[in-house]
Amino acid sequence: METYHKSVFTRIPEEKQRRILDAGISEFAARGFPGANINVIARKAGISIGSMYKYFGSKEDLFLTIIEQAHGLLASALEEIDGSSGDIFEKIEKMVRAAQNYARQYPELHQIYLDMTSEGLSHLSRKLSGKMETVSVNFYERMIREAMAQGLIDSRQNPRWIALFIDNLILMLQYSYTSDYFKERMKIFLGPNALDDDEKMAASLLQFIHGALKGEGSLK
Amino acid sequence: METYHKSVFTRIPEEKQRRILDAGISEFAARGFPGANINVIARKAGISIGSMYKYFGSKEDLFLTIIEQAHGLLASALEEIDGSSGDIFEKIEKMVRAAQNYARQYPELHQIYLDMTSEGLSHLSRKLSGKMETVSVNFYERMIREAMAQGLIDSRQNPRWIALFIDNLILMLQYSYTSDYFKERMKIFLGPNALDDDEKMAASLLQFIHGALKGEGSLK
Amino acid sequence: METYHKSVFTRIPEEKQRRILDAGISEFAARGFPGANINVIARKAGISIGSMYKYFGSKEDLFLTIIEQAHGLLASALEEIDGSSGDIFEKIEKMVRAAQNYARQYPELHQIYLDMTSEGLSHLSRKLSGKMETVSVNFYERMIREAMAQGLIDSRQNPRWIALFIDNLILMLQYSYTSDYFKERMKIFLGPNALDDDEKMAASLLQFIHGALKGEGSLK
Amino acid sequence: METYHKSVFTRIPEEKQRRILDAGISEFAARGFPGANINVIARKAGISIGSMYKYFGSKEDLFLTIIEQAHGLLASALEEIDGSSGDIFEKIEKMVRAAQNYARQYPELHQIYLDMTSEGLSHLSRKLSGKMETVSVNFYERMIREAMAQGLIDSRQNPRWIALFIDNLILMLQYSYTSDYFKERMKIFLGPNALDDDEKMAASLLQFIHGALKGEGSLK
DNA sequence: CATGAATGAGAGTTCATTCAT
DNA sequence: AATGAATGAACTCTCATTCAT
Repeated sequence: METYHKSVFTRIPEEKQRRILDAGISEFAARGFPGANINVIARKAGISIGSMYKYFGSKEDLFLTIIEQAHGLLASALEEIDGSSGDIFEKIEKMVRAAQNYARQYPELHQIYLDMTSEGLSHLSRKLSGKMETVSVNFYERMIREAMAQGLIDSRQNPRWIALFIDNLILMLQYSYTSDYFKERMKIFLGPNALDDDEKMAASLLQFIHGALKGEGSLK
Repeated sequence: METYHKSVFTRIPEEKQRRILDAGISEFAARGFPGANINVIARKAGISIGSMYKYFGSKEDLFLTIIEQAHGLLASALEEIDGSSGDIFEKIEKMVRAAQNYARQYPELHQIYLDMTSEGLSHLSRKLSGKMETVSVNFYERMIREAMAQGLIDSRQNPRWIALFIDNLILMLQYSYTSDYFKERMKIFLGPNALDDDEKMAASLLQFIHGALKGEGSLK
Repeated sequence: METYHKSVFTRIPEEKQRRILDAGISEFAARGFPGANINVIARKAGISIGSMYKYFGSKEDLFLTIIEQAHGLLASALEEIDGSSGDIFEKIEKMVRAAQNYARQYPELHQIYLDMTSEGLSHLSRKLSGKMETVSVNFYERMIREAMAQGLIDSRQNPRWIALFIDNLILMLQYSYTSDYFKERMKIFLGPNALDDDEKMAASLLQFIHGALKGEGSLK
Repeated sequence: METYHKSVFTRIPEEKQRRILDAGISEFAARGFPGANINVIARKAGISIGSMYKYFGSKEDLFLTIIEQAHGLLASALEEIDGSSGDIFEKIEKMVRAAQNYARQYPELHQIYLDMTSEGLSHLSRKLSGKMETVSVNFYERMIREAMAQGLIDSRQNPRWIALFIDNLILMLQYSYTSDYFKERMKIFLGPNALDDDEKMAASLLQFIHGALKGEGSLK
C-alpha cells in the first residue's frame, strides 16, 4: 500500500508521530496548505527541520499523510455504523451524529479536508481520489437497496443519486461546524445560535431526509 | 456602500476594468488566493503593476472585488427568479437550472467562491459575510412560507432549515461542476459520465427535494 | 539569437551590468559554480537579490551569460589575428601572445572556463557547445591549408588534427596561468619561477610547434 | 607517509574498502565534489554514515583518498613503461596507449582528476601537489636526455619544456575521452566520430610529437 | 494617471556532521 | 566497531509592495 511518509516515520515513538501530525494539522488548518510553513510545523512539533524532511519528502507528503489519517478515522466510524443493527433511518441518524462528533472533535482535521477542494490543491485531490469516498458509497448503496426491498422507502429513485444527496447534506452539516465561511452562512439562515443546538440540527436534517426518502416526491 | 477597490478604478474605461477582473479571475481560480501572483495578473491584464496598486490597495482587495462582482451576478439571477411566476417547485427548478448555467458559464468564478471556504481565507469570508447570503435567505423564506400557506408543502418543518438544506444541495451541485475534488467524488457515486447529463442531474435533485418538501417526513 | 539573461538586463546602465557580471565572475572563479552563492554575488554587485532574479532566471543563467561574454572576448581576439597579415608562424605567435594576455588580464574568467569541464556542469557545456569552438576551428583550418599550399609546412598531416593539437597546447598554456592545479604542475616541470617569464614560455612553445609543423614527423 | 583516511580504514576487509571507494568514485564523478552527497555514498557502499566518518574525517578526506589511489594507478603504469625497453618514440607511444586505456577503463576516476582543476577545489590540489606529477617529470626528463645524447632528437630544446608539452598533449587526449566539454570540443575539430578510432588518434598525435622532437623547429 | 525597476523577508529544501545507542 | 536518527546553517528562488520617474 502506498504511503506518503518515508518508512523512518513509522519507526519513531508514536508520541512523536502524534506531535508532528498534530502540529501539521493545526498549521494546515489555520493557514491552508500554501500558507502553512513547514519550518513552523517542525518547531511546533519540537523537532528539527532536518528530521521533518527525513520523515516526509516534502510539505505535500506531510499534508497527504495527514489527509489519509483523517480518512482512516472517517472510514472506521463508518464501518462501525455499517456493522450495527437498525433500519436505514436509524443508520442515517447514527451517521449524522457521527458527523457532528467528528466535526466537534477534530475541527481542524475537517477544515483541512475542506481545503482540499480548492483548485490550487487539485493535483492533491487527484492523487487521493478513489481512496476517498469509495468506502461510503458502498455503505450507502447497500443500505438503500435493502430499505427499498423492505418497502421502507420510495423505490422509484436511483439509489446512487439518493446516496449522493444524503452524503452532500451531511457533508455540508460538517462544513458548518468547521469552516468560518459556512458558519457565517448558517448564522444567516438560522440565526446566531443555531450551531449551539446539535439536537435541533440533527432532528431537522433527519426530518428533511426522511421526507425525501419516503418520497411523495413523484413529480406527477 | 463599502467597496474594496479604490475610486480610481471606476473611472477607467469599463473594458479595462473587465480585462483586469478577468485576468484576476483566471489566476485566482487556477492557483488559489495564496498561489496567485498579482504581478502576473497585471501582466495578463495588460497594465502595469503600479497601476494595479493604484486601483486596488492590496492583493486581497482585488480578490474581494472579484468575489463581490460574482455575488452580484448570483443576486441578479436570483432576483429574476424571485420576480417570476410559478409555484415553489417551478421556482426551485429554475434555481437548479440557474445554478447549472452559472457553473457552466463561469466555472472559474465559481471555483474562487469555493476557495473562500478554506481557512487560510477565513478573514476574507468574515469580511464578506452578510452580503453573501442574505439575498437568497429572504427569497427562500418568502417562497417557502407562501407554499406552506397554500398547502403545497408540509408545514411542520421550519422554513429556515428547509431553505438551508435546499440551498446546500444546490450549492453542492455547483461544486460538482467546478471543483476537481467534487468532480471525483461525483464520479465515484455515479459513474464517470454523470456530469455530462445536466437533465438527469436536475431531475434527480428536484425529485429528491420534492419528496423532502411534500414530507411524509414526519418521524412518527 | 539566444541569450541567457532576461531582456531587462540589457536595459539597465552598462556600469551596473559590469558590476553584476564582475561580481559573478569573481565569485564563480573563487568557489566554482556549485559553491558560488548568488546572494553573495548580488550583495557584492550592490543590488538586491530580487533584482538579480529579475535579470537572470537562475544561477545557471547568470553563469551562462558570463561564459558567453568570455567567449565573445576570445572570439574577437581571434578575429583580429585572423584578419592580420603574416605567415602561419607569425599568426600562431600572435595567438600565443593573445592567450597569455588574456590569461593575465582575465584570470578569473579563464578559471570559470576551466570549471566548465567538470562533470557536474556537463549539462551546461552541452548547452553551449557549438557556440564555443567553431570560430577557432575555421580560423585554424584556413591558416593551415594555406600554409600547406605554400609549402611552408608538412602537408602529410591532417589539418584538423594539427589544429586540435596546437589549440590544445595553447589552451594548456592558458590553464597554467590561472588554475592552481596547473600552476603547481608547471612548477614541478619547470621550477618555481617558470611562470614569471612570458617570453621564455612563448618562445619554447613556438619552437615546439614549429618543429611539429615542419614535420620531419614522418614515422619512417 | 601522509594518508587521508583514518587508520581504521585499512583494517576493514579489502572488499569493503573497494565498495566504499567505488561508491565514492561514481558519485564524485557524476556530480563533482561539491555536488556529491556523502550520505548517498555511504548508502551505495552499503555502510552507515556513522562508519563513513569513522573511516574518513570528512568528505574532503574521502575525496583525497580516492585521488591518491588514482594517482597510484597512474604511477605504476608509468613505472612499467619506464622499465621497458625501446627508444623514446616507442616509449611515448606506450604512454599514449596507456593514457587511452586508462581513460577507457576508468573514465570516472579520470573525470574526478579533471574536476580537481576547478578553483573551488584549489585547496585540494595544493594539498596534493608534489605527489601528483613528480613521478612523470623524472621519467620524461631521463628519457629525453637519453634520446638527445643518442642524437635521436633535436637537442637544442629544453628537455623540461618538451616534457611539459608532450605531457600536456597526452593529458588533453585523456580529457577528450572523459569530459563532456572536451568531447564536444573534439567533435567540433574532427567531426562526430573522431572518438571511435583510437588508432587514428594515437597515430596522429604520435606523428605530431615526432615532428616536434625531430625538430626542424629551429626558428632560424 | 501610468510605469516598471527595485526591494528583501521569507519560503521549501539539502546535506555535512555529530552522538547516543 | 557500527549504526542511523538528529541537527540547523545555508542555499536557491518567489512575490507583495514601494516609489522615483
